[in-house]
Amino acid sequence: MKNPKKFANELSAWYQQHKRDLPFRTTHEPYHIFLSEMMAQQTQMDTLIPYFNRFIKTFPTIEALANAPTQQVLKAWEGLGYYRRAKYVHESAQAIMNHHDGNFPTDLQALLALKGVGDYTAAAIHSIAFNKPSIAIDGNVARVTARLFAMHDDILKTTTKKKMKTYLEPLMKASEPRIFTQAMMELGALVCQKEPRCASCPLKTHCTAYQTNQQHRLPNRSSLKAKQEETYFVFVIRIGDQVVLRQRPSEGLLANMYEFIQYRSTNLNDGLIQLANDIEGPIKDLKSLGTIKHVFTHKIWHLKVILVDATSTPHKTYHLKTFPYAMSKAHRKIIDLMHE
DNA sequence: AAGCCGGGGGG
DNA sequence: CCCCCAGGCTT
Repeated sequence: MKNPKKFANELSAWYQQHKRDLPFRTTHEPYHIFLSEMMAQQTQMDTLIPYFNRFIKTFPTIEALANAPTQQVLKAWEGLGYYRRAKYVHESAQAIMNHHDGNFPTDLQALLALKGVGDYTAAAIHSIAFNKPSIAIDGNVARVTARLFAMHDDILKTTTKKKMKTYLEPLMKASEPRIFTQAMMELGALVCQKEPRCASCPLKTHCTAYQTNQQHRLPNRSSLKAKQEETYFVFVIRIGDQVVLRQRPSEGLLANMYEFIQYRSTNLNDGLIQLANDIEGPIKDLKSLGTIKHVFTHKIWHLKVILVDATSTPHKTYHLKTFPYAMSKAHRKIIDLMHE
């Protein structure tokens, strides 16, 4: 980059003029920046905004969050996905109360020590909340940077991110840190998208990909692994006006989430045999509600949903309408199916 | 370095 | 329907 100061000024001017009004941009309050960045991991902005607003309303301070019950925090995260993040956010709030006197740590190493806070999130908090010159590379910044310097490296590799940091350092040094971080991300979100809008880009005179007409071929990324497919029979067991739900194990996929009873099987008879092991008394009035396909990062669920009536069960039953605990999206789709 | 961990949007 | 997107932890 020939003129970092010019770059910084032009990027900053663009940002001030075009930045979106986002609920966590009304302040530099570290708790708000932290929460928004945790929610932003692997999640699109439009999805997280209502979650952010509800979360701050329910848990207005780090202290309120730290003192909240686990299931209430998980419920506030319900539908956002990657539920370990909810656990980490809760644990980090408790660590801040217990080890930092309730004050958000300002030191990069202390930020990295918080659960769920990695290189990206630590640098984002460090720069946005505390205006320190740490370089945060998320998917948006990686795309912008790959084009800016016409990098053909795989943007998912950690070595590529290190290389990007060395390229971005002079630009960060010439900038107001919190502006640089947010402006780079905003440019990626609004202009330097997968389909680049170079005509309205403030950086096109600095962009090597644009100058050499490679912007549509960048960035490079490695392809994803094939997903494993699994079929389950899900039994929605009605007892009066209640349904049977159970809680998943505390580790692994959808940890601690509630769900209808499901058994891995491609065959209804086999599913019913497994069900008969868990339920006492007759199982009757089987009615198929259809099949739900649910795609995770690394696997695909095919859920064959069967509505049944039973007279007794060793499981707990709940009213779905007032159910206070978190359920996965896959099983909330089943509730929708019941109302069709 | 590779595998595990959800959900949403666009074509 | 299929394809694309995207951080951190663990091993």
